[in-house]
Amino acid sequence: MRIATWNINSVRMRLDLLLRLMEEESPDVICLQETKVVDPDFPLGPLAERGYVHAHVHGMKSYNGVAILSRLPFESHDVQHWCGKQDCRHALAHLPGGIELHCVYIPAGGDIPDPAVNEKFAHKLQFLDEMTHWLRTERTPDRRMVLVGDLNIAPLEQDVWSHKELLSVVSHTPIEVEKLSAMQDSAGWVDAMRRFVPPSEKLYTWWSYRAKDWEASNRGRRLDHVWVTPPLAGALTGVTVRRDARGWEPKPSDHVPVIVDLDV
DNA sequence: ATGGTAGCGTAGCTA
Repeated sequence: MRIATWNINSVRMRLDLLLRLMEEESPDVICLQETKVVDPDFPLGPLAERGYVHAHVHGMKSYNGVAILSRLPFESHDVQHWCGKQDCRHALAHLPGGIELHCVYIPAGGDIPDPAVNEKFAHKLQFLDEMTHWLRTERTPDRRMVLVGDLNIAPLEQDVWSHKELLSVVSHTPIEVEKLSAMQDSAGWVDAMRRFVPPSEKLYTWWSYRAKDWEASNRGRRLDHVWVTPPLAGALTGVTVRRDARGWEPKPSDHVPVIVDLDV
């Protein structure tokens, strides 16, 4: 089973690039974040034409939005809400083989890494706490689960272009890394990407739009993740980061697709 | 020293 995850930054703006990803990688399931569209306007037709006839879309006007597109049928699907908001950041689906798939978009958290003065950062930390508590109480590590998405945190030193310079930059602060680690512990999650790329090696999934030349400066961060629970860890056969997609014409997303293969 | 780009939707928010 091949699962892709991508923060597409508007599914309507980048429909052609989504079709390209489908053609080139042929994933069974695609999880999207930042679809930025209400459900009735989601472009389901062209996706169904390519075999992705099962779609679980969960979007809102202008912001956020997640979707699970699949060639495989869902046994069921659902959404989760966090921090008392209905802001379309978490969808899940039950895939064949008893696999529960979570598609997650964690809040970016604004610019100032202080919850006392920045309510967006406070929201991010609370989101992490609530989701961690839910996973710990409602799920157990013996379940077959996959969690993917834009978690907006780069936890390891080699997940950012400069560990030192980013220690006080939202996405790589110690408090965020600590809370992401607690979430990872909540259901025994395994970091699938780092099963195939050693932690000593740089690995990024996002490069800012604001760089003059993203490729030359290469100031990236690993904000997008693939986690699996222990029963699926042995089934992992590979992970692909489509770095080249950062340069896709005519208009790339600032995130690139991550693809995981499972022998199930 | 603090701007730089992108999307939505048509001003300003969010990333």
